Amino acid sequence: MSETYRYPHGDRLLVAIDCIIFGYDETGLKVLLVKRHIEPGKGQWALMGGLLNAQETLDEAARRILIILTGMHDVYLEELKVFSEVDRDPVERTISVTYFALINIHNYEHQISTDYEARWFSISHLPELLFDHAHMITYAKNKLKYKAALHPIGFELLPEKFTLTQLRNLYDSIFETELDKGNFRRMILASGLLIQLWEKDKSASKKGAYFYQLDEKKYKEKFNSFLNLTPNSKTISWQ
Amino acid sequence: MSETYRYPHGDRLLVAIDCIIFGYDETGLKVLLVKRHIEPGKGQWALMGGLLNAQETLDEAARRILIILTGMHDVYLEELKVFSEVDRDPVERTISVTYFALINIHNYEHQISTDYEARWFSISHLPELLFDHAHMITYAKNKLKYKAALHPIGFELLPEKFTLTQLRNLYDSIFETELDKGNFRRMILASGLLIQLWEKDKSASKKGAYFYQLDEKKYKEKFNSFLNLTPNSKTISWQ
DNA sequence: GCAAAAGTGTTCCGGATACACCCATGC
DNA sequence: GCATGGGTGTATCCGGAACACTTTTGC
Repeated sequence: MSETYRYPHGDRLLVAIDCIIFGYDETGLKVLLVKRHIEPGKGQWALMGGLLNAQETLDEAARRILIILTGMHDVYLEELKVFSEVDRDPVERTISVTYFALINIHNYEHQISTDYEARWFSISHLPELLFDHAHMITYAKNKLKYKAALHPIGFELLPEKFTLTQLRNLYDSIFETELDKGNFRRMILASGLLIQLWEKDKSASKKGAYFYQLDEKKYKEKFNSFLNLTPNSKTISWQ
Repeated sequence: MSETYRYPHGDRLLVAIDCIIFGYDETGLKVLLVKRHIEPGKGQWALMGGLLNAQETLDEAARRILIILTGMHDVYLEELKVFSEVDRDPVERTISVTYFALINIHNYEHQISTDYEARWFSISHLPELLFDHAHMITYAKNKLKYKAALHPIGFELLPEKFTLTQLRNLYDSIFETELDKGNFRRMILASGLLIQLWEKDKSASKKGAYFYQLDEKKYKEKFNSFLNLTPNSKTISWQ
């Protein structure tokens, strides 16, 4: 309900979007951060963000911001939470709507825009961050863990073709566990989400491991149902 | 990241909060709506809402709004989603941060404030609603279903003392199923969340059914873990 | 042949499900 | 005694979990 209402003179309220962009490679989960070139907080590492424009929705704004930094269009993007502590931005009252994004790190090309100095950081070795951005990342990491336990979200972080060992390593990173090889294999194949290719990855072993890819149809069908995608889901918790 | 930025002259951006307030009685799930006394949309039913004040967080604003309408303080409240379609409010650009609240309908007292004309509506027979409020309710209903399947959230809708049949009926309403009496009983007792009282409810049967209450300690401990709280959770989906 | 990763088999156990059955009581 | 909801028992089935085993191939 919008009532007639004005913020006190001088109390502008800004609405920002910040994106927690996750990527994954053999060495683990990563977050993409940018170096801030303006005050306040100049020189600090921060999440990529921007302000909401008058003629766009928040989803559109988040996508716009993501494209500016990565040039990537078909990216998994989901609203996370609004951060609205009164003093979170020391200069102006700004609330920030956070989104988390999952991208295939290998499709990411550096220097899409020279306006931003961007770098991938391992999730376990983050630098000091702007404002409440560290909280945002922690929150996003938990949400990823939670959601990945129930929905086939992990694939968004991998290339088109991947081996089951790569997939399992990814899940190990997300859940911070060591999943059983055989059980993981059976579980994930039983889900019916994967199509086996007749091509092998020989880089990691002599025998070679078959590549798999997502069955897009099944993926869309099953995305919103509960899928028990991890053992000991009982131990996963939220917030 | 806040950059130096101004909305075009005349393009004020307002931040509103709208609360989807759920209640439950023997006849099913209910939502609390208020009749709007101001334009735009005067005379229409709407979610209870308000604007974000300069010196409060969104959580605080949501709680403030809930207290204005219901007078209730200890209420389950959770951020749901931000609605930001450009034209959702025909007069001013307003984004709305929605919260869903679960209250014990029997503690709700009418006429806390005579400023609002409030009424409970059955979730399945809603009137025409302001702006995008119908979408908000649909979204909230799904979220409730989703969350209640995994976390012991349902109790928030019941009185302190309740029988297992009452609890089962509540879950039947939420999930739109008919749960098996015996299995539900075992499942819910096995969760360890309930304490049996030595008092019986004789209103529904001659034999009488024991009242139970939440074990607050266990409840807090287990709230964030995955608890399979419903059969056929496989069939629950999201969005 | 051996190491190393891929992939398979097998056993065990507990929980979900279906459904039949007793229990207590007011009329 | 009988109808009504409360509450218990139990056989079955399936999937998770642990872990041992076989396969393939480069060196």
